[in-house]
Amino acid sequence: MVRLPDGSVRSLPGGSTGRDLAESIGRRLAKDALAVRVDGREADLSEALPDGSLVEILTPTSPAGREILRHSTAHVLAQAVVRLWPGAHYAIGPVIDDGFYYDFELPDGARFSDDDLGKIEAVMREIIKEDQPFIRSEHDIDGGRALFADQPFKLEIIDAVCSGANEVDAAPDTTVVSAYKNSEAFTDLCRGPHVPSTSRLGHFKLMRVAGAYWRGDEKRPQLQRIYGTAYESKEALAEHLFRLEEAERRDHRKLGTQLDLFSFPEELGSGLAVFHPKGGTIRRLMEDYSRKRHVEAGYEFVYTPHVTKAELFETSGHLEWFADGMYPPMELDDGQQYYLKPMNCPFHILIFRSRQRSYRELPVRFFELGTVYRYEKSGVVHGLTRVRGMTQDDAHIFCTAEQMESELTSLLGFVLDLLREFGLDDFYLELSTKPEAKAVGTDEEWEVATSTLRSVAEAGSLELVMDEGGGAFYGPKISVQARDAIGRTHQMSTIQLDFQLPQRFGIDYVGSDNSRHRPIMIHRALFGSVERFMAILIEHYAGNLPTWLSPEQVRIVPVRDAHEEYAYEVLGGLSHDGVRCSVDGASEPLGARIRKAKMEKIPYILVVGDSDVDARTIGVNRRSSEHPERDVPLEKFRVTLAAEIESRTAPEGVVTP
RNA sequence: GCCUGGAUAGCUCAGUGGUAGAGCAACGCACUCGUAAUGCGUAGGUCGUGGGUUCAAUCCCCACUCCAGGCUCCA
Repeated sequence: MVRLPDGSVRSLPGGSTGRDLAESIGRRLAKDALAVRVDGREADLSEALPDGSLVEILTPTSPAGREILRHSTAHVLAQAVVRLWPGAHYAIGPVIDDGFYYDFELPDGARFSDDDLGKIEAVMREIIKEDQPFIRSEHDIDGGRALFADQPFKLEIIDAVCSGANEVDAAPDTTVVSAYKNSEAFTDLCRGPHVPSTSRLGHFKLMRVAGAYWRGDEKRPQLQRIYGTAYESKEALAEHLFRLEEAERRDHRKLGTQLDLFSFPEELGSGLAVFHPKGGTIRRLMEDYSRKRHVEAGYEFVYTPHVTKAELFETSGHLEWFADGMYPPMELDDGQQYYLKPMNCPFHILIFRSRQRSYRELPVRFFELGTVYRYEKSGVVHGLTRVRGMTQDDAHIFCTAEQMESELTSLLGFVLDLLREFGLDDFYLELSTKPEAKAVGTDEEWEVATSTLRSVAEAGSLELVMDEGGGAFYGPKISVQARDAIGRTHQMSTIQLDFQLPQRFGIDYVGSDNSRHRPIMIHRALFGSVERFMAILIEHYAGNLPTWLSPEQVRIVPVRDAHEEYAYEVLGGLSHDGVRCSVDGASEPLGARIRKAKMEKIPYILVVGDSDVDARTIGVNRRSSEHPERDVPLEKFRVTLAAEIESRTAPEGVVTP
């Protein structure tokens, strides 16, 4: 007798399996069933069900069912590789978001190339056609070792299981390991469960080949990883591939070229961007608005140089921890070492320390759009999101211990508010705690800092997730994570508490008790870097920036030469209002000029012809619309456009993308 | 930094051991057209850089630069 999730109870003969249960419920379910969940534990359909257990039948459309499909497909991938490269070692093949991967080491140092993916897929389809069963077996540790005697990575996993470390893809207890046999040629160490046979699979695609260190450790051998994805149906797979294409269409690097926003001249070096006039306009608007809001929020603006003597970063500790990530020093003036600055904080501390501070002036808030240079490893630079030269909208707040909590609270509000103004509105918070490997300060200081951040984070209504060990070396941080229009999350603003740098630099203020106290420092970047934030906005809006951020807001298109004079009159009025606009004269057919403006993603195209000249009207073609509006009074358009710019919305409305 | 690919006209891409081609863009001329591509013509490339092999290299080999996707990293 077993219980079902809907509360009903079913009687089955003793020793009945999940498959028997599914068949007893219905043919359709028996056909769809992949595995079962017995009292919360996933198991094969062939496993006998204990009397009285709660049994849920897993089908391909459930998240758990998809994972089983993907995991089983990963086994098929491994078998295909072994078939093509006899003697290949296979390591681990877990399920990941949207797919799976499997890591291999090929015999004789062979490497996969992209062309191999097609060949491997073909063999995988053969294996699926062969309708191979997944046959589970359980072994004691020695038995397991014997079974995988020629698979060094599997042996290592068994050893890890033995020693109690619960490794990826390993069985959860320490005395028994399980394996799944597909054919005489292929057995894999695996916890399971799996689909009953390979014929249940088929809607998959191998995506790419990549190198990956064994167990993610740079010092261990690098294996060859094949990424793939699998779905329950052709349609679901196609939909996934379409989503990937959508992300590609939004790629800021592609749009950056198409819309003439920025480029990365090879002459400058990796990760160093130049902003073209249109990209420069977007950037200026972002920065100007940020400045305006910072003035309102009580920040004072400071400026600091791009190079400095080594001493500053010795004091701050950056050279000790991050020398690898800094550009190498320049030797000047009799051996004096100068570094390009990787951080703004030590400079702001010097400004704080430049004179004696009183408790009356705290909190002090210094803001700088500070350009920093970081020597990112060559493999990590990526468009505008990971560069070697970037501008942080950086601020450092110096306050008393008593002010800390309220300052953090208002800061978090400020940050979220500003992000919303830029059109991001789906957030959650992440609290990053002390990194075990590299950290300064006492446990007690970390504890106080972390619990303060936690209480601030929990005071709001946003979801809070923990990121253990993810803090900076000098203190814990809250980061704001934003979901974009296609559901991806980006780490946006970070707010870091720091008890260390004030100590290292020995800064203090005079308190009401006439004695010296050490201020607490809050580091905070809101955009993170202007470059990266711009990239995220471009992708969030798919290039269709809200009107206030669009480099060109209005394109005026006269139908014939005869309407050009009126077109320039319209231009004059809009320019007077501060609108960024231009006229595209009648040297090409109207349709071609409309198309050109649409491709440039300009929010408004105004077409002016005979009737408009007479009536002082315009034809309004909104960016997102297929249907232009005729005979709109010019003055009316000016008013609504001004309102739209003022409210930082888009022709598409408030919720833009 | 490591692995796998890649770099040909402004952009997207084809191509070959005998010094290169398309579409779009640009420019010129004609067209004056009320909402997503008018026609004709012209110009444009040391085939990423530097070495090597060869009678001959854009093509084969080596190194470097830059790009892409991963791994590692991200103050």
